[in-house]
Amino acid sequence: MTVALKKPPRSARKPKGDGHMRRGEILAAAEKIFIAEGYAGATIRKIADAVGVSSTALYMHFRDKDQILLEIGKEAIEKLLSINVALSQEPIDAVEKVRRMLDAYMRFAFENPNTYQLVFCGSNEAISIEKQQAVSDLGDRCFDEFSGPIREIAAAGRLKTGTAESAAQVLWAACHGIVSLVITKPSRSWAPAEELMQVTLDGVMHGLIADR
Amino acid sequence: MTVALKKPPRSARKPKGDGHMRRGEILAAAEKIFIAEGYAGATIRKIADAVGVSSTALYMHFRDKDQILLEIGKEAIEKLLSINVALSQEPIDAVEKVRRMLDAYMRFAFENPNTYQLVFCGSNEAISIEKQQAVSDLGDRCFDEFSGPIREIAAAGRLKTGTAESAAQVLWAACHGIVSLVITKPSRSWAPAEELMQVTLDGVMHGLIADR
DNA sequence: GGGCCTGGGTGATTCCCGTTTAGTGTCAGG
DNA sequence: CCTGACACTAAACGGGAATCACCCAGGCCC
Repeated sequence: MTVALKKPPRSARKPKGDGHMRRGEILAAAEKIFIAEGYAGATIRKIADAVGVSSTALYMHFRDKDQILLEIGKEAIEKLLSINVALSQEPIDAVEKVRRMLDAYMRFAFENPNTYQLVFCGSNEAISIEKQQAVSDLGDRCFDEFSGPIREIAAAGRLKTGTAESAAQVLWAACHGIVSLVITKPSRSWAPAEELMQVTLDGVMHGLIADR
Repeated sequence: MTVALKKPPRSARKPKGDGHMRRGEILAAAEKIFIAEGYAGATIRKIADAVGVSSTALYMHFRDKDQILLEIGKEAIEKLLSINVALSQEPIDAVEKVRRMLDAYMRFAFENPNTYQLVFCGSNEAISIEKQQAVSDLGDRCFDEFSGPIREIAAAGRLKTGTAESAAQVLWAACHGIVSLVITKPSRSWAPAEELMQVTLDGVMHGLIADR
């Protein structure tokens, strides 16, 4: 009474997947779904179906759902970090560095809205602080890279208000504010994104940093 | 808890019955739980238990969970709106109005973090745009109240950059940025909230609005 | 009074979700 | 030829939101 092939709809199931290969497949599928449908839309079952394995199989490679999606976030932040590292090594004025970093940050957010939300908007409320550690650490390094030039500017006495610490946080927050609002409230009528970025950048830079 | 809230059949004839009472009870219980445990923590079952009623009963008074919580958000925004209305009628400089509105906004956020997140952080991404309409409309009126003074400032030619529309959005966003980051990422080491508010306000006001 | 509608309320049920358990088949190596 | 690790699976669990098919008390109108 062997039950032969009772599940035809499992299309082209991959019989073998050795080790880290499968892990990559899962991440790729998860990313695609997550980008298209957001955190809640990217369910374990959907991801598993896309890969062509059972939902249980995902737990071979990841501790839980959050870890899968945070891994995606991690990779995204790594891109951001590399941009910041590259910029911080260019031979340009610290103020210009700051401006370009913030500009890159906002563009990144607009280009990867779901990923941005996952990492920076506490979007899902349920991911414990512990689980976020890896991503959080990367975020810190990102922020460190950014606050380097700010400290330079502060040391040069060109900060109009606040300390290097608070100024860096406020600059970052202003950019986060505009992108997060536009991303999470797309139904509101916003000025064009380019204009919003420009005004944010101009306003906040001139407001916090003295012209030479 | 004994069933003490039984209604004696007084009130000969009420067109809508005592539906208001239950509705109010539900909202009160929901708000308490929601403030303490956030969106995910405030489950239908918990709210129903707190009221002393079956979970199904909540659907007599509200279409779904989101509507309950958005109702809470609505009440919160109404407070914010009344602050803005009051400020906009005071006989003070438009710039001062803007400053005080933003200050009140940030303080409101810090004092009601869960409510703020619910309404302004798209925190759960699952609430459809339609459902948010009521809250969204209130938010719009709030924003209108805020952009009145901004338009005055723009008309007086005191806007350093952007239009009245984009400047208002950017000012709002800067304040949203700092409070939303501090609220949703409490594990990061932040400068004191007072300092962050001060620096944000100073920076963004000086950056966008010309001194007289 | 007797029928009848109405509206708040209920327990059981449905459908997903993330996650766990108990296994199955395969294969490398001693 | 056994053994154990490995990649994987079906089935189930517990808990969410939401719906279903009912109850039952009261007001209304002959």
